[in-house]
Amino acid sequence: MFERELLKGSLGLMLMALIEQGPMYGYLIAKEIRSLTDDVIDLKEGSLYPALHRLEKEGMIEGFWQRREDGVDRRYYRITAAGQAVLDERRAQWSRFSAAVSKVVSDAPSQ
Amino acid sequence: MFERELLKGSLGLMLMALIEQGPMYGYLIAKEIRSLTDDVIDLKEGSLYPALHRLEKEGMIEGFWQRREDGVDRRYYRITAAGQAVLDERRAQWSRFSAAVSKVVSDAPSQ
DNA sequence: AAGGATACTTTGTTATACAAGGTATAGAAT
DNA sequence: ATTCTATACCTTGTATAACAAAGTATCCTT
Repeated sequence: MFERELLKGSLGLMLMALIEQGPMYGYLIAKEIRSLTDDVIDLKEGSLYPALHRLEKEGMIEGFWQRREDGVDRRYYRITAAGQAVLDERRAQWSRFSAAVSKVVSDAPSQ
Repeated sequence: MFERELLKGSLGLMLMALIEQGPMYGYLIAKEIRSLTDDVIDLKEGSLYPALHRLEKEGMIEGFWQRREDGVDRRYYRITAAGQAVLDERRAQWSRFSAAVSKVVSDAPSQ
């Protein structure tokens, strides 16, 4: 699967970009990404939760448990100051990178 | 390094897109990519040659040796029919994928 | 009673970019 | 003469990260 490899390197960026907009929890993030991308990106749990733990361990986001009325616990995440700085950087990097790939790949051989 | 992970999944696509334009050899491909992307993507030999071998083994490209006047051998690659079909597919996939990431990442929270 | 949605977790597998080493030639600079 | 840079290819070992697959638990619908 090519998509699997394409995702590498951009998943953390997407998670941080969503969390930047306000506290979110994993399951909702996955639904948001599916919805925003019309199912082009369908994040699996085995990718999502380890990625969130990774970002938390790196200090990019911080998590906190919140209990719903029915007693179910959700782990919400918000972005940290350090995470915000890295996010800005990575966002710019993604722009450069995707533009670069598109240029190499684009169908304009001669001229 | 984030770039390392970003590259995963799009390197094969870039190589095939360049080879599509006419027979090319590894060293030239690396120079082309650096030049086209203003050094944003600087392909390492340890990535380049294994990737070419992989594509050849998969039947996407085929290589042939060509000797220069000075006796130096170069391995040129051209795209195969199967490779062309996969390239078209991957090119479309890259468009979908990069647009999807950009949408999730883009700085338009509300509205 | 069974199935699906919600919500989080973990273990093991796989793919691949790259660091670092190697071989070899040619021309320019010191 | 020797060193350095560019050209041109190759290989081994390592690290990373997405994912499959399994698990736990609750709630609601059929």
